[in-house]
Amino acid sequence: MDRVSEKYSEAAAIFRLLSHPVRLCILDELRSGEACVCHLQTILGRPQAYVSQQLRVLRDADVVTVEKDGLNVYYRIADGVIRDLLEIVLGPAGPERLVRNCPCPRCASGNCSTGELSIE
Amino acid sequence: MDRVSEKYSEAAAIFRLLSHPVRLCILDELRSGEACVCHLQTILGRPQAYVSQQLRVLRDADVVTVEKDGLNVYYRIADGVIRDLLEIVLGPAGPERLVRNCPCPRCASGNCSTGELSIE
DNA sequence: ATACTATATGCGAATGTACGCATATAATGC
DNA sequence: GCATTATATGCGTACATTCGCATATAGTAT
Repeated sequence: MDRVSEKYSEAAAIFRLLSHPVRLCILDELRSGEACVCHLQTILGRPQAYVSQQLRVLRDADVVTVEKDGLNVYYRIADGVIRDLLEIVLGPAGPERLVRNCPCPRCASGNCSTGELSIE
Repeated sequence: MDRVSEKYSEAAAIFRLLSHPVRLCILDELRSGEACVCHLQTILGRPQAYVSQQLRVLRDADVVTVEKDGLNVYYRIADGVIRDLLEIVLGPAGPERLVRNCPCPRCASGNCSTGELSIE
């Protein structure tokens, strides 16, 4: 019964990571590609420190990978299981989101000046 | 952004339900069929009141259905989404489990006296 | 009614989580 | 070196969860 309950604890830990709206929103965003912190910060409308804290939770659990590029840090979903779980409860991944007033290279550079997407 | 965050909150609530080892074990057991409280109690090795409390959480969230039969109360998984999520993290559903020293009709009546299954 | 069994509920203490704020680090440019 | 930008960390308080224990309810039998 030891290995069994350990199995449930590990599974519960995965679900616990996803049991938070902000973390879910972050992961949902990452489904459509990598994102830097400022991008997530803009989408979530939350203070940077707060976003970083949630990202740390995801990092510590190895469900996201980190890649530094100069000042920016890009996050990605590391685990296929997470994608599968998200697909069940959130449906298929949406298109890449570009955000007005987001200073990150991805949004700032040309792409976003198509001006079709924004946060209300 | 209102409907969006509501969507994430609802999804988070589902994951929250599954973010607990005991509730996971209960649901995993229910995957292979209905079970009464005493059956779950025996499998979990936890006090009855505690098992009932966790079942209440699942009931309140409508992920299990309840059917009374005399003194016994039988629980079942109500939601297909839950099954899908469990399958991803726990793998396919195991066979029906019968338990020694479990007083419930399902275990007590003949089936369990084959004596091949038990809790260590 | 009484007693017994299966299940449910209420309450409280310990523990954990969320999230705000201040501050630290790291990379870049001057 | 200093200033600026992007990100990370530490800490404290408010709030939520966990889980034990006592007790309540409901069904059955005598």
